[in-house]
Amino acid sequence: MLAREGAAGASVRAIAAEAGVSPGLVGHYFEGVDALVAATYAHVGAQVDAALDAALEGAGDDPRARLEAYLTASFAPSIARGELLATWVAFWSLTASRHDIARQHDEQYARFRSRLEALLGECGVAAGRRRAQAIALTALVDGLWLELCLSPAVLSPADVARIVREHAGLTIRG
Amino acid sequence: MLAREGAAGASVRAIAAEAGVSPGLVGHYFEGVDALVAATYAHVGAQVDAALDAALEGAGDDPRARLEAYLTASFAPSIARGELLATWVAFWSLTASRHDIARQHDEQYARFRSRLEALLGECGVAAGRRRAQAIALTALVDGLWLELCLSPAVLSPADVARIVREHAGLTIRG
DNA sequence: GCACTTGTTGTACGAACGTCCAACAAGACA
DNA sequence: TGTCTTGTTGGACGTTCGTACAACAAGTGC
Repeated sequence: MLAREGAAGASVRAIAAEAGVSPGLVGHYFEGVDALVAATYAHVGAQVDAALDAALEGAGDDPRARLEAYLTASFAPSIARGELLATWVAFWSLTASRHDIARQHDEQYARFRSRLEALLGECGVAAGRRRAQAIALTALVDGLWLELCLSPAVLSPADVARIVREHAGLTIRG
Repeated sequence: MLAREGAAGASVRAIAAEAGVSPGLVGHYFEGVDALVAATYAHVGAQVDAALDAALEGAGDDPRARLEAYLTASFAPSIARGELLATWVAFWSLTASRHDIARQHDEQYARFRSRLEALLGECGVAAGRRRAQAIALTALVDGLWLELCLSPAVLSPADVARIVREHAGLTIRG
């Protein structure tokens, strides 16, 4: 519902109707609609983490290949769906007023950046430079995510993966 | 109101109360709350454009300096305010269901990217490579914007400007 | 002074919201 | 079979939403 109707359309009634249950059932399983939204965020975040881990799992041993696999996994069809990106945007819009959502976001990003720093270390990047590079690559991936979601006509997933791979190379060499 | 309360809190009544006028006046000047939101987007977008143009104006003649000025202007105090970033996130969350907002976003980004391509051309980047590099730098700026807004504790505006400058250099040389 | 446009108010209305709760369905255990 | 827990329903309640509208203030041209 968040993806299809935006944050405004994700009401208890609409969610219950979509799920084929009564509105009251939402209140039975979640302590209010806020808790449902937070749980949804956690669920989607875990799905993304799992997909990125799986990409790393199947990337072999070459450090550079592992880094590229982790970065480009964010643009795999299962992750780069406009549906999922719209969901994240809806979450971002909630961080201003919902501190628990903001905290979940911080944790999600800290996890991604931390992994990235480790992968950069495997690629021989000096310890003192890993953090800044991880921040930059995370921002690049997020920005490309955004443009894929908001302006799909402008660039293709393949373009995006190529750009990320290229910049990862520049970053490591630079 | 979008920045402080999120999209959910920007109701006609709240906006009117904030402005010190009656709720009915909003309907008098705007054809419904949707038109007000679209007008706000246009207003904020124009402010950002003006600030970026001003940065370009005062950057002198050196192509590289002009590029860096344009890119880092997005992180100037007047633009990188958490308030403004939260407003943009609220707009992004509306693009899923509001086609006019989505169109306004496309135009805003096309403008930014087009300027960037011209500046990259001034820096000697080959015509065939400008578009991809402009997309990458736009994504980098957006991603860093996002992190500044959502996790201000993680990185400072100065860090962000340095990262962008560094990547612009890598991009041009690479 | 008087009609007339313009700006603004406050309220009324119907719809949708989140939450709550009495009631019903149905399997579990004695 | 009878009670008890669990799952689920559907509607009631009070609130807030966007919008519409009659009414009031205030300038403007004649």
